[in-house]
Amino acid sequence: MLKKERHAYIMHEIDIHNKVLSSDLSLQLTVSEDTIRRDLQELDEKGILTKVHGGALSKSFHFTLQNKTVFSQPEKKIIAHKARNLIKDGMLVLLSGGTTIIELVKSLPPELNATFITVSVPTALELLDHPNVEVIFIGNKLLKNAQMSVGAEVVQRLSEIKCDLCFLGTNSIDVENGITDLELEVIEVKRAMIRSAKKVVSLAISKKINTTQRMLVCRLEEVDILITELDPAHEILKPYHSTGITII
Amino acid sequence: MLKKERHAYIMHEIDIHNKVLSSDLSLQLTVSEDTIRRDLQELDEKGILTKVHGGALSKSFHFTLQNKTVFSQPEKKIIAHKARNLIKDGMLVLLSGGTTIIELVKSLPPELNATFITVSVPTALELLDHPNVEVIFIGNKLLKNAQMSVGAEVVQRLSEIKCDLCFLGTNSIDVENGITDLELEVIEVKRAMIRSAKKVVSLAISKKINTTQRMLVCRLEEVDILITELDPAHEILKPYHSTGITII
DNA sequence: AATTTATTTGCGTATTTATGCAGTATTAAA
DNA sequence: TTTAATACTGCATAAATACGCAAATAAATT
Repeated sequence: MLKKERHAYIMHEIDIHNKVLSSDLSLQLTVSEDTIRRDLQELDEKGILTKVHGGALSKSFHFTLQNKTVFSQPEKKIIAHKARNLIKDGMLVLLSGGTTIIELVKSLPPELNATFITVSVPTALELLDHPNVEVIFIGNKLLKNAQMSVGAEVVQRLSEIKCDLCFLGTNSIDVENGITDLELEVIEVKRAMIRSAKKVVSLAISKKINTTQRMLVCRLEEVDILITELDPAHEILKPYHSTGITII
Repeated sequence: MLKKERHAYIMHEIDIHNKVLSSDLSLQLTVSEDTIRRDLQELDEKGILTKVHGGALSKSFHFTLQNKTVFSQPEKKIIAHKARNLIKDGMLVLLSGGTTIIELVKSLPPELNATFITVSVPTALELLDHPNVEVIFIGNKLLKNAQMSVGAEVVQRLSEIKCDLCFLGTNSIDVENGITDLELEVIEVKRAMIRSAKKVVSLAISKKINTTQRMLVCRLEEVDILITELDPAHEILKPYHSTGITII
């Protein structure tokens, strides 16, 4: 087997599993671990995977580690500032959870006089700090990880509402696959949120652009506005323009 | 599992819960606590989390810890410890808001397997940190000061429930006037909570004993158990014994 | 085709890294 | 204060890696 073939095989494995072990590959490809190590080193130098002790990880995996851990992200502040201009006095606004949304809430002007609906406990808590806004929490069973209400009851409630705006903190967005997420229960609620809003706004830091997770929240066509910390004319956003979405 | 994978997992947990325990991680990842400690140390050196005794905290939500530690007065700890013994596995427990209740939640043993219903946002958030409890939030319009749901909707919901226990954080309690409070909207909800519980437990630090506020929540007869930080035989509590209430 | 040249691979060995364990010290809670 | 949980130290072990070198393979040249 040629080196290039091995490399292709390794990258394929990385794409599927997000990681490879040198020992596994050595067996699967019947070459010595030394060879594998050298392969991984080359692929790392090419920048298409991340070599670690014992094997290698997908770059996208590596991103998970970095992006989620960065302290007080300035990107999120930028997004928040762009987003808050969409909110006007008297509006009924639906908010999801997530740190970007929290940042948005923090950046709301104190004199703003609007009503917010949310299913996220931390978002609600943050909203309560604002003197002039009304806060409505749609409750039910709370999901531990996501710290938000989930379940049929929530979906039902949401269906009885028609909001002006819905802001979605977005984990993964992609031209092809739309907005995707991991947990079914969260997705059910997010979909209900989208249905009950006149305009849907996706907030996504650029690292989440062109990433995909297991399960579909909605197609891009269902999103009206996409907000990132980048200039709307940025290279990476070009494919999104053609979908008819407004990019801020 | 590769070290980086562990690190990613840990950071993911941190993002979700704002804190991790070494002991939990050790079990979840099936490595020794030593390894976890070394992991946390590395991540701390990277500056992406804060290592503390027993685990680690998120950098971004560091203030959460401050709040949590600052507010915990020793009296409330004592009350919390007395109260938690009333809660058994499988129970359905109703919780109000307030720092004493928060303290109770914090002192719950991690292995406790019960369902909690609350209308208080901070209480809900605290409950979400417990691995084995189910949390149900009864939502509606949120009241700013009290950080809890209020309104007819909440009262209606509560009326559909029958809980084993109801813990009330108490602002004022008095032999003559019973439990009293300030805000009408809060009182409406508290009354509904009392109605839907088999046993009502009032948690009150001794400063609040023999004080009265404007509006009645309930008469003493409706309360089954009173918990203070004092010895039940304490002088100040004597008049309460004759009302038939159990004092712990 | 034969030979040279360059590249790739495997192996032995020394080194580094990762992890767990035991004993002791320290810290936080009861 | 006492007790239990957690942290630190040093050490042992196993796995992973780096390195040099020689054999094997591929590519290029004559």
